Amino acid sequence: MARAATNKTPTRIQKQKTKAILNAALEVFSQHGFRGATLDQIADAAGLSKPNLLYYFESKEAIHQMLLARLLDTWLDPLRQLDPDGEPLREIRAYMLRKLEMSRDFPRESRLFANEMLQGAPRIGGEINGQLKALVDEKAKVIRGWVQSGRLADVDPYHLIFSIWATTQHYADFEVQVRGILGAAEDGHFHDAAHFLTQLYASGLTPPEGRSGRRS
Amino acid sequence: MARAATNKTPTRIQKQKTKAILNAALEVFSQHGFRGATLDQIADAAGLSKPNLLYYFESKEAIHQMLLARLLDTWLDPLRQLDPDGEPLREIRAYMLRKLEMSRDFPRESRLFANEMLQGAPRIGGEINGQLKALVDEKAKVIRGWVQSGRLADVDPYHLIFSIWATTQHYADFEVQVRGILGAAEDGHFHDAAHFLTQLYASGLTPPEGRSGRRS
DNA sequence: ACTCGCTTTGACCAAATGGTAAAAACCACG
DNA sequence: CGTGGTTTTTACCATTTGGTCAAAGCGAGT
Repeated sequence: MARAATNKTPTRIQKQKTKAILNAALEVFSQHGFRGATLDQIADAAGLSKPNLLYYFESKEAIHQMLLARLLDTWLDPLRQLDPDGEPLREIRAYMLRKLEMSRDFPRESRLFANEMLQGAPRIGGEINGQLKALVDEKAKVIRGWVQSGRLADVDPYHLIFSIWATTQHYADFEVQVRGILGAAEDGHFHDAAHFLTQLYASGLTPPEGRSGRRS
Repeated sequence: MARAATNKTPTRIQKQKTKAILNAALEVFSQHGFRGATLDQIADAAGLSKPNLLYYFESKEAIHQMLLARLLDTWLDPLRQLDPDGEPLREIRAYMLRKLEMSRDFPRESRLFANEMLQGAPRIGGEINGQLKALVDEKAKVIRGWVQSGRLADVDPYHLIFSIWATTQHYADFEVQVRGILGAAEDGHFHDAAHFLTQLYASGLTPPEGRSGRRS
């Protein structure tokens, strides 16, 4: 057969190599953006020759698209887990902490996403107005419900979500700056960040006493 | 003379053209990053030919560096204005709002900076550990002083500053995403953002009643 | 009108880059 | 061991890109 992608049952080698390629590509794309990354860089990082790389993927675009497609799913997962039946403050705090963990554990994914956004989302724009918007709309409604039932301070759900994205992803996307200022070589600052953000949102989202919230 | 840059008293034309070039370069660099931007794009956007562009600037690097150099100054200005003798809550809120205004009025500058950070700050790293760190350290001390005198809730000054950067710059750097989700064609969401953030920080930073803070 | 220096252009280059073709090497399996 | 598909390499190619050079154009002051 002509292309590896055409095959229906991928060989052990195919799985292994495509994985290595995607990992290498993630490294390179997340640092240099799509146009800034070169196939040679990716091939190098994956331990392959450029033509060999192109045996597994049709084009540079194809690699990038596969990365983005895989990313969006895992990226939205923390928000999906926000439970409408949970305790509002706890749910939002848990969501924020999950996102913070993702910034710590998957900084390259965060930067890949950030790069795409910075460039105006030319190859993921559709998904933004699609599933992402749908999910955010859904969860925003949930949050608005909490606000209306008095179990959460009166905040704009959308801007609340934005602020959670911003504050947590900042530690991945601006890692150099954070490290430069804190002088931290290790990931210790994530602990402090969690503490700060927990505190900020706790006081910012606690509803004023005595509305319609009842306690156990 | 060989290069325009060598001159001591720049011609009216030189001023005008370099300005046009920097503006065009800001547009292109902020969207595609350093490697992703091409001289042709910049020359096009500036209404010049590529060789003509290179008559005013030695190289692509030179343009980029000039942009970054100019940027850092204006970028740090809002933080410089944070007054140690002012009222803590008001000062921090004012700082946050100034940063938010900058995201609204200078989104390209914000994205240029973000791009540089994402790439690991290869050509501005020195300044990060230099004047930026120095200024942040200074203002962090001020904030810590406010905390210790009980006029501010007990928060980590560094992470507070990070959160302000993150939440405000988010509206410039992730503009596509924000617009996509809010469906906003205009800048109206900045007003809502200001409201939300003001509220968040107001409640998050107000010290608990009755410590050592005295009121007028 | 005529300089002289500033500005602009057109032709060009070497290196890098995304991608291809075909042959060679490899590998599992009957 | 041989054979058929899979994988890898070697040699290319066209285009793009950052940058150069010398010649031509232009404009203010004499």
